[in-house]
Amino acid sequence: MKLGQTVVADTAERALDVAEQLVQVRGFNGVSYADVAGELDVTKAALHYHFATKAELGEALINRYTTRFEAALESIDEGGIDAPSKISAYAGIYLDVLRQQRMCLCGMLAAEYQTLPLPMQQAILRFFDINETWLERVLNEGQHAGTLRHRGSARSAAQVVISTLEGAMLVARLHDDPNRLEVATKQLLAELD
Amino acid sequence: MKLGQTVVADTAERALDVAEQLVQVRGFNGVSYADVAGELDVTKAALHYHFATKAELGEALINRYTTRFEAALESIDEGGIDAPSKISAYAGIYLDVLRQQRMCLCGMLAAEYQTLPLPMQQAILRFFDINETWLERVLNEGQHAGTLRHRGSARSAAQVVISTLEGAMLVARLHDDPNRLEVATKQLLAELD
DNA sequence: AATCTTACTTACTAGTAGGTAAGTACGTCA
DNA sequence: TGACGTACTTACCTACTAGTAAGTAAGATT
Repeated sequence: MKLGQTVVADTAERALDVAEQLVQVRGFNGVSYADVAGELDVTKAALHYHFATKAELGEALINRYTTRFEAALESIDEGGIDAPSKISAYAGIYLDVLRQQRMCLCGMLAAEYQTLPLPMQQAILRFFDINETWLERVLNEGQHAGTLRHRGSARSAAQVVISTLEGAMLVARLHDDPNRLEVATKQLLAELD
Repeated sequence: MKLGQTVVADTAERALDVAEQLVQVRGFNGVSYADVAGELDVTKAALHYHFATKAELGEALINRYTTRFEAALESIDEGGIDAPSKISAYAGIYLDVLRQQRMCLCGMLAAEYQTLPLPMQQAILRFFDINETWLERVLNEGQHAGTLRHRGSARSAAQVVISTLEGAMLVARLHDDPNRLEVATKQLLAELD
C-alpha cells in the first residue's frame, strides 16, 4: 500500500476532474494539456506522466464517466420505484449535469465524434449502448407492469428518450436555461403515460 | 458588373461550401484554414483575403445557413399544407442534412458554443430563435385549426421539437443511422396528434 | 547503505494554428 | 496609356499544439 500520496487527492484523479469539466464545457478539441495542467498547477509533462497521450486521457475520461453513470443507474434500480419514476430519475441525472452548466460528456464527444481516435469512438458507443439497454429494460418492465406504454420497440423508444435529453441539454445550455430540459422531460414522460 | 471571375464559381462561395461541410462533420474547432484551402486548391492567404479571420468565416457560415433555412421555411409555408404536414416537412429538412452524413451546422456549433467568438454566438442564438418562432406560429395555427394540439405554450412545444430533432441527429450520426431521426420524428408527430 | 520506484520538473522538439506583409497577374476604367 | 481594384501567391511570423528526453527529490524496498 502506497501512502504519502493520495493524502489530499491523487493528481491523476484531479486531472480527470479538471479535464472532464473543461471538455463538458468546451469540447475535447477545445481543451489542451496546457489548460488542464494550468488549472492543476503542475507542468504538462506531469500530465503526460499520468496520461501518455491525449487519446489516453480521453479514453480514461469516458470510461470513468460511464462507470459513474452505471452506478447511478444501479442506484435507481435499487430504489424500488416504478418504471415511470425510474425514467424520471434518469432524466434527473441529465438535469443535474446541466445545472452545473455542463453538457453530457458523451453528448459533447458525440458532436466531435469524427475527429476522435478510434478507442474514444468505441468508448462513446459503449456509453450510449449501456444507456439504451438500461432504458429498454425499464421501458419493458413498465409496459409489462402496465405503468407505462410506448409505441414501437422498447429499444427505439429508449433511443428517442436519449436523443431528446441530449438535444434538450445541447440547446438549453445555449440559453443557460435548465427549464428547457425540464419541459422536454415532462413531455417525454407524458408521451409514455 | 464584374465578369471574368464567377465563371465557374466564386472562391468565397466555394470556400463557404467546403467549410460548411467540414464544420458540420468535424466542428468549428476541428477545421483549420489549411483544411479549407487545401480542398479548394488555393493558399491559406487567399482564404484570408475573402475572410480576414476565422471568426468572420464562421459568422458568414452561420448567416448563409440561416438564410437558406429561412428560405426552406418560407417554401414550406407556401405549400398550402396543414400544420402537421408542415412540422413533418420541417423534420424533413433535418433528415436531408443527416442523410448527407452531416450534423445541423448550428447544432454542431451549439456544442462548441463556449469556445466561439461573441458574434458567432449571437448568430447561433438568432438561428434557433428563427426556428422557434416559425414552429411556434405553425403550432398555434394547427391548434386553432384543430389539426394538432400541444401541452403548455406553443413556444415551449417548439423548443421541444427543435431539441428532439437536434438530439436525434447528434446520436443518429454516431451510428450512421438516419432511421433514428425518422423514429424520433414519428414520435414527435404522434405526440402532437 | 544502496537501489528502485513514483511523481514529478526543466528544457526541448516538430508540427500546426491563425494571421500578415509584400509582391504579382490581370481585367476595368478614366 | 496609365492608374486602380480584384484576386490572388510566396514567404514569413508568433503562439500554441501534443509529445519527449533527461534529470531530480523523496519515499519504499533490499
